[in-house]
Amino acid sequence: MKHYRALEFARRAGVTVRTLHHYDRVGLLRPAGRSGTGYRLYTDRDLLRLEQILVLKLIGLGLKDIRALLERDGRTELPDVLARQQRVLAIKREHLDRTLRAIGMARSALSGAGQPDWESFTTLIKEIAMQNTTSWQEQYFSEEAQARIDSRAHLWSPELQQRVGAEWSALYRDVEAALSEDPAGEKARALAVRWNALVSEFTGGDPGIQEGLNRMYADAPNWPAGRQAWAPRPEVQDFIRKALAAAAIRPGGG
Amino acid sequence: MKHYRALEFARRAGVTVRTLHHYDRVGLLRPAGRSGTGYRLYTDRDLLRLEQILVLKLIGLGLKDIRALLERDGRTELPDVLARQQRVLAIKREHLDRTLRAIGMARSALSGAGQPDWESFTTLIKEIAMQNTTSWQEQYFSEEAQARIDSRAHLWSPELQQRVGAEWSALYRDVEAALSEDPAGEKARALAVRWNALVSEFTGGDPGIQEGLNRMYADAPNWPAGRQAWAPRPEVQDFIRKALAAAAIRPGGG
DNA sequence: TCTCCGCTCTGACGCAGGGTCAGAGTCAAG
DNA sequence: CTTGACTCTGACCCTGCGTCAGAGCGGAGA
Repeated sequence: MKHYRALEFARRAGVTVRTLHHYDRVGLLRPAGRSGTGYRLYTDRDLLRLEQILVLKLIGLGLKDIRALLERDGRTELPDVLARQQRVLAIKREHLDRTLRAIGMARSALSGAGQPDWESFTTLIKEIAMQNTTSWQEQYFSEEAQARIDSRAHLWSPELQQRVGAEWSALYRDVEAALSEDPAGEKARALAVRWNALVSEFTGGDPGIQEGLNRMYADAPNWPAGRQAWAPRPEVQDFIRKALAAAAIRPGGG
Repeated sequence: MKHYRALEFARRAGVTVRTLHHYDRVGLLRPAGRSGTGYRLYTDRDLLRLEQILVLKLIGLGLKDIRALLERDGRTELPDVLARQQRVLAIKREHLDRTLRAIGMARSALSGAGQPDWESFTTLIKEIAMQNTTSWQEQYFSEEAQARIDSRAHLWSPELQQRVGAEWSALYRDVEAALSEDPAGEKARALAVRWNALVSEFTGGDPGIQEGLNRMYADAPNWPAGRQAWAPRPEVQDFIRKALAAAAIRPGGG
């Protein structure tokens, strides 16, 4: 049986020598033997065991649990262990998802409002990250529409989210600046077209989603505190509704 | 200005007194003052700051970074910070997703194969969790089909995944046991119906996805090593194809 | 006034999973 | 024999607190 010394063995397994020391110390992986001068000597069987360890670590188990599992050669327990880890990780992912959505919304809100103020930022993040993110808006959408929104969710990469958020901010600013213009004029028409394009980015052209959006934005004054940063000013909403009507485009929320 | 002592202040913010001590020590949140006898005295301004701290911690920043950010009153840096955190968290979520998928597949594989052996388990998890999970199967599906698969991905909760995996295992066993029967017989028809139901669970009835599945399972011998545990035995595939044909159901992969 | 309970302080150790020295010994090639 | 690449052990460091331990305060009841 060929023996490997620490560095070679570590490189084979893709870990550091320090890791081997650590695993030895905690009794997770003791080398097959020692040389006369105290050098650790590993074999291929050790490599197999180390690979098992690393895989179990990969799926999020702690070293202690791994040790216990391997010591009992826990092949029969493996299914249960996997089930538990799956639940644990699923919960983690939900947290992560919420946090990511919160950051996305915060970025959009920030990119619009020149100097960000901490207060609205904290309330926004807290509201979104702590609790149910999407549930409050479910009241506005039919079940099928909500399902179609969910199925489009994976399309919203952080980059796209950011780009669209920035475009919304720019559009809001431009509309603000055009409030004194004629809602049926040429400038207003251009704004309405941009508006409609951005709305379509979210609806994907789905009329059910569009309808829900309309309901939702009509109810903007009643949104939870954390979302008020997203509510467009009534003047803006009025203007764009008129502009959309004049341009013969069905109105979209915003 | 009203003053709070440690416990009351901590309760207001939803943290422990120890946390306050810690934040004081690392210079993240020093109380507005001290009583004559050394008691920490916090004010409402401290509460605001603590809320900012907690929100920044929520999105994954370290205490050191938070301190630096708040010390410079980094309102202007906030957008950059958020962008960075978003990327960091997005990467984390990808890891998590891969790991969850890997666990799901491992559970299914395990629930079929009586005594699990470590070797196929480790190769499976490594293959899936370390690298591109879905890319190898993209070759079998058209772009639209792949897009529809992605859009159905959110439907696959861990629970559903597990249930369907278990049903597949049971079905495989039953088919194995029925290999000597007539593929056109009544028993075979029942199996074909079950098979088709499970396939539909994945395809959602989409013929494009179905077509890709057929291509994919026809190529099973060429799947990467980590997926071989998923390949049905040729006899099983043969039997079920005949049974599906006899039952006048279009064949589904598996 | 004494006592008692509940609060507060500081200091110190522990946790997971190693990273990163420091100081000393070993191995093999030139 | 030297030199450079490894190896060993022991020890401290990191994060973000939890968890004592020992000692001091503050206010209410007896």
